[in-house]
Amino acid sequence: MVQTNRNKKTQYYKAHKEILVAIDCIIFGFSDNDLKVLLLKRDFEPAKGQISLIGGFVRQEESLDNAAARILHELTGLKDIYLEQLYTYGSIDRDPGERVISVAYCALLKIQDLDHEYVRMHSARWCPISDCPELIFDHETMIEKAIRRIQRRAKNRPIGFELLPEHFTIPQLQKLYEAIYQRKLDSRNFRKKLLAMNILKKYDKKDKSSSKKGAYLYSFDKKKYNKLLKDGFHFDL
Amino acid sequence: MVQTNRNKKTQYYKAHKEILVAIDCIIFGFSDNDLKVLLLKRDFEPAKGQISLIGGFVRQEESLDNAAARILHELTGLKDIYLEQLYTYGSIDRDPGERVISVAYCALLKIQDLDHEYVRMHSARWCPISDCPELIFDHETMIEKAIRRIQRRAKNRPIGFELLPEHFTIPQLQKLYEAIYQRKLDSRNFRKKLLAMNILKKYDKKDKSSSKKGAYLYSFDKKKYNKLLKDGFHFDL
DNA sequence: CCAAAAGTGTTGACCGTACACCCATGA
DNA sequence: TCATGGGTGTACGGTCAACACTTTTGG
Repeated sequence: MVQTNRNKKTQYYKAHKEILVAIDCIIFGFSDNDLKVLLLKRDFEPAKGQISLIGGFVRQEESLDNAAARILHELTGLKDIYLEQLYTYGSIDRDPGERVISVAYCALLKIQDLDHEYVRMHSARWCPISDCPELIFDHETMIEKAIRRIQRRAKNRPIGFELLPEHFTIPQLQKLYEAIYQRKLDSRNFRKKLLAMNILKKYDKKDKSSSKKGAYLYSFDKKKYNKLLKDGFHFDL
Repeated sequence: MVQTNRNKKTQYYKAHKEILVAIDCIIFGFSDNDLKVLLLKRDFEPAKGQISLIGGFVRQEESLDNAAARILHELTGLKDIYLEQLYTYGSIDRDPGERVISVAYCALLKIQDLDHEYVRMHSARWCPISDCPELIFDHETMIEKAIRRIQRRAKNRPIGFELLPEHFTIPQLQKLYEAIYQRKLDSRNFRKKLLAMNILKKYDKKDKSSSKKGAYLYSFDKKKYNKLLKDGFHFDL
């Protein structure tokens, strides 16, 4: 193993210039039958007062993944959030302040896990993906790419479980997929395919918040799910 | 539009530290019925003499995409190569020389377009993906991810056309897909699905380099292909 | 009693896969 | 003439998509 020492720079690469590296997080949540992203009002220059994604700069002593988790934690107070690197944006002029490259991450979280006051304190708010305001720099491009990513993700892993509460109903999950794909799904086919995967635990309790009849609650059986993941599976709709 | 000035730094972000940003290119080619990557022997410290991907540092005045194209061009002499950003690697200790984050790109090129002497001059060589030597840092991880990426890519676009000469035979194309997926394919089914896409132009000439009977040459019909791309398509095998 | 959402099966079309033989030719 | 790779068609099974009615119950 080569001996590394993070506090003392070597001279190997001294001919090369360093660049500012930022993180931007596209944070998705699901509420009111809509897929939403968390946006905030920038409180520093440049572009102060405009709307942007949650972001920050990468520090010397942290990996990209850790930086993303830290930034997410600073804003939401949450840890252990599903976080996935999306793409790195590196046009010269993307940030008018200075040359900054930005590594975009996307995150999925359960809106109800969030302390709403805490979020509002940071002047953040949830925006439906179909109705986003104008954003700074290339942040709209990032969101578009993130949406395409989770659409693909939704086929390979039941991402619904990251976005819904632990106990959820099948109609709720369907609404989520409809929000992700932005189209209506047939409830009979959806149910059939979902249950065929055999990764749900059914409960006797019903959730009556959205209908008089009430819908059965389910949760996600992690054991069965992990087994299925290894074998590889698709959940096409 | 915000006025930008790349030569004068603003003070907005002065509290933040800059980081070295590198590019590494996973360059794929196809020859002798095998998918190959272009590797070279590092001629600078650290890890001098060891085998690595083609890489370099991003300069202040170039975008990431341009940096990748430049680095590819410096080594191969080729321009306008299919190049796609793969992933950004940002562990603190990934490079023992210093803290460097690396944006990996993958490229597809026709081996026969390359000047072999030029490549050898840079002490580069093509390695079959099934038989790579040990590589520095996280470069093996990068290659693994790149392979998964082109396996997926191969389903959404006929990437064969980037890797094969302009005129090619169907058995050649099949060999390529077999190399990408690392498994045998049924020639009848392959042919059927391929021709069903209706994106090939057939020629009367035959290529007799690999059989006595000879195989018909085809080329790729860009018009039909672009039309198909818009509608979206899958080429599952 | 009625509005509103939950729950339930069947069928036809299409697609993917498996599979075997003849052809053309250079050596 | 024979060895080698090129070229061709069919049948089966599984999966996806389309489709409509009954159930429950709060208001």
